[in-house]
Amino acid sequence: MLEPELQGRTISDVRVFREDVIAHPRTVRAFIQRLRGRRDIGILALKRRGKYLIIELTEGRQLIVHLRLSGHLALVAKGGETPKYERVRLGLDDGRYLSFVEPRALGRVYCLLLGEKPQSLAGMRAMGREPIEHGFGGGYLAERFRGRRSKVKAVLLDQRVCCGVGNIYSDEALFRAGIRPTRMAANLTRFEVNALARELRRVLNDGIRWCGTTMDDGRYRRPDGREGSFQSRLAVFGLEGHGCRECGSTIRTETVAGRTSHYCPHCQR
DNA sequence: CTTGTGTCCTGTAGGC
DNA sequence: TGCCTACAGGACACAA
Repeated sequence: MLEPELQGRTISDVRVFREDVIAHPRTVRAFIQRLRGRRDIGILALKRRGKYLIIELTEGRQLIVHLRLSGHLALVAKGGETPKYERVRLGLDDGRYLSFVEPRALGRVYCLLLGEKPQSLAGMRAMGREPIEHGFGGGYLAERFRGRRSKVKAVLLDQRVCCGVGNIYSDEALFRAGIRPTRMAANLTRFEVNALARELRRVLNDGIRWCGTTMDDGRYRRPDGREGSFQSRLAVFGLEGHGCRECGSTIRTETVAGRTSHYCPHCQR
């Protein structure tokens, strides 16, 4: 849990090692100024919206982090080893620092002033419902699927439909719901949509319970450096050529919406 | 409006 | 052994 570690701390130092991960404001100088004002900026709380992590700061400011595919946050002890691929560092008043580690440098960091709504975060404001929030269900999903002319996998990856679901969790939810990723979203029965809504919720809750997915080639880490453990509970993702754990059929892949999609040809129809 | 495609980035894996 | 290419992933700009 990162929040109890950060809550009540103030920011004593900001370093940017890679300029292009700062998405807002436009310059690194302005970004640092927002976090190192005349008075020390304090950390109030941590929140999440879809795939964005929101660090609530004093003076109504927000530090927003998107890890994209290979990023993670590391909380480094005083005198601890500097992480490889460190892009941004937030020094804390207790001598520790929060490090934004992102090997592929695709992740982004934003610092917003009170009430600011930059164009570069339009995607965040247009986000759909959270599958794990109260009120998300087959009714909502069916409404969002209506009139869509895309495959269900493509629609699930659209953050405006439901947020926080990426390639791994969409494949896993589709497997659990028994639906092939190539099915047209608008052609799913209400029974199937209900099952999909339920399994999206379950998969995300399981992902949270098992602290995320650290793949062999991936670098995702928890803030204390430990790996997630959901990868050992995956049913189809990354398992092309393996036997399905339910029926033994060989797991297949197919490119849908530009993404490799994994499915069991027997369990999913 | 919707939908599909290319781009960003870099470590890793696989081919020759 | 070493070079080269393809690939992975999420968001977004852009084209159709």
